[in-house]
Amino acid sequence: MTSVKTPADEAEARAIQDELRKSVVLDEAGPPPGRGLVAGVDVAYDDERDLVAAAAVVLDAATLEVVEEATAVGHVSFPYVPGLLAFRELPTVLAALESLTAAPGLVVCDGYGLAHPRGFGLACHLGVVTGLPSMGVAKNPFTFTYEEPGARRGDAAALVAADGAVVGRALRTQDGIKPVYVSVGHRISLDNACAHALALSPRFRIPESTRHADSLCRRALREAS
DNA sequence: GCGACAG
DNA sequence: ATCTTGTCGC
Repeated sequence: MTSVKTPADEAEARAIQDELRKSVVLDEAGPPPGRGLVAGVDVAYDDERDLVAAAAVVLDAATLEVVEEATAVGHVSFPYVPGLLAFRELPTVLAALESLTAAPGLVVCDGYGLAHPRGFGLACHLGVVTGLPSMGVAKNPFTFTYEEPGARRGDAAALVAADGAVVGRALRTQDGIKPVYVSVGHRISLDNACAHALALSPRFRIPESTRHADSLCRRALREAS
């Protein structure tokens, strides 16, 4: 039974990140793309009712067919603070993940991993607390910069932090469409994470894993009592 | 010091 | 994240 402690304040949240960060494993290649099971996770909010709904969807990486779905609904326990997103999303996401029967070999998060102010984004946090290989695919460049990659699907460019460190990759998943921002979470290489992101996005900008999780958590939120 | 800033 | 229908196009 994994869990994420809800910090009393932002200072405590940062301290937790700095501590857990030591457990991130970056020297594993991770599961090869195109086979095995991959889970996508996402959350949706209802601020009016103070609810958060999470979804975990397991896909067959070879066919991208849905193997299993799970959802969880909880109360929002932490405000949105850039850099502290994990404390807002993970408690409910973990509940959804734990109710799965299938055991995914990789979890794809909607957000960042290593590309983070303290090098410990959502995907790293999820990876460390579950022990599973994890990666992040974000829709916006956050505070990072990059040279515009080539226009073709598969073209990529380094995602760079203010201090010049390469923290991920801007990856074009569809010809002529805005790239997504891939970063490593836990127990996977950046090359492999990008290969997965590409394999999971045969038709749309966003990986199928995230698309399925997104629609499922919205539905779960609507149907929540 | 202020603002910007994954979802 | 969220406010939001129909509509244009492959």
